[in-house]
Amino acid sequence: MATHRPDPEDLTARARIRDAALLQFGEHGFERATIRGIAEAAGVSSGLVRHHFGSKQALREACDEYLARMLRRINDRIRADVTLGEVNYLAATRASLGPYQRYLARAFVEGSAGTVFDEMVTMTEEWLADMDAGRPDPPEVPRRARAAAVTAMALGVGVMHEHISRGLGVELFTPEGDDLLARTLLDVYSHPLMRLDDAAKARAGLDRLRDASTQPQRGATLRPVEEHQDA
Amino acid sequence: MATHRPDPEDLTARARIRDAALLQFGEHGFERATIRGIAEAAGVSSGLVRHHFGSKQALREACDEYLARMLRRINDRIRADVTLGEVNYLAATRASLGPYQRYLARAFVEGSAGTVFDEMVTMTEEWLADMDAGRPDPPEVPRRARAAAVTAMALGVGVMHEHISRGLGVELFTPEGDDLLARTLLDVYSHPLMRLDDAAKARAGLDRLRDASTQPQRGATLRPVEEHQDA
DNA sequence: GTCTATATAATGATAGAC
DNA sequence: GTCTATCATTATATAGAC
Repeated sequence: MATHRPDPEDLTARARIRDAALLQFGEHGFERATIRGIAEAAGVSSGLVRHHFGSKQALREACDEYLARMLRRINDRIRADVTLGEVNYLAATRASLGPYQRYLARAFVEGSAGTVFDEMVTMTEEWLADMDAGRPDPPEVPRRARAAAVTAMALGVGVMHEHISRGLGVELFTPEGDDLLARTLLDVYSHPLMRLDDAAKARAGLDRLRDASTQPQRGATLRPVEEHQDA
Repeated sequence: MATHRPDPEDLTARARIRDAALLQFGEHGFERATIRGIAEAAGVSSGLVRHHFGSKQALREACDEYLARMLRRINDRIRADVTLGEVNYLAATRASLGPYQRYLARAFVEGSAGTVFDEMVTMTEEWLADMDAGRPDPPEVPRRARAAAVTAMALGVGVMHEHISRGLGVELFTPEGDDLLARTLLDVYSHPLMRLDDAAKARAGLDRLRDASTQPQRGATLRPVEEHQDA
């Protein structure tokens, strides 16, 4: 498996700019990152960025497309590789995305990079299909919907890495941090977070709520437990 | 349970500004939101914003603190209310946070509002303690770490609502969308995402990796499945 | 407490030379 | 393909009147 990633030096200027943009957008966010900063990081002038990509927004879209293509290739690879397939799609994907995780995290939050997200949902769907096979109760919710939720949940961990690091007591994106996180996720993934009967109880509550909302509604909706405070 | 939320009209200018900031930051993000826009939304001048909060950053911090206080009150309330406690902390919290969810989502991603996050982790921890009681295998990972991960996962759903909506086929933050999402989460929470033996297998792999990294390292780390492509 | 007006700095976009 | 120089916009921060 020849994983050959060329030196940054060997990339075309266009590729270097895209790469720098991925990193800068990831580090500072889209708004705060500047074209000048990206140009400097790529070792080119700001004018050249404009020449290649036209506008900041277009540059972002080029980044999205690049990652979408990359992820599709990764997924095909994982699908082909039987030894990986069963264990943990997400972990392998995360590792493959490498330094671009932060870009994706921010992109997802801002609602962009939809293609990448959907590609991940599809992979998760295949994963869930496998789990659904050995399930006693039939799911009452479409698999795609569950896959979307699970994907967002899995990504949430990377998105909020600062806070997770604090919770783990170890900095993420370091060997120790990644190891602890992996073990944590393994434990979390392999155990339910809620008892089946509690879920049923909650579902019954949801049913009552839905029925009530069909009636001549009397404000019987899920009220906040909150009370006002002045700052 | 007297949930009295005063009319926006009744709030002091300072409170109105904070409230508008919460909404604007949530809608457009911290960078893109402008002091002028916030001032306009609050029905005051931009100068008054400065007078009360000093700077944009300080305004953000005031928002964070406000939500932290609010959440602490909510949690105390939930802890006191037995009927809520068992079923679903997160759902109740989400409902209580109401229109500020989007602010929090963005804040978390940018690494701020740490106090709020930590407060949520503590609540999740109590929840996990309850679940751990009826567990066959002892957890090998500190509860706090698992609680942090679970919190991030739960929040991930709200953070990536645009993409989730696409996956569900229904727009979120609408009655139908919220209902479907709630049922989806109930299903996901009440079932493991991974088989215990698969988790054990993966953990064994992690062990090998960790042992290997103690040795005179020969690049035997978790390699990406990726290969270079030029854009 | 509240407003208007201004200073200052940064940025995205653009034009044109090499 | 690549760079330098400049424009136009916009937003924060500030000062000072009422």
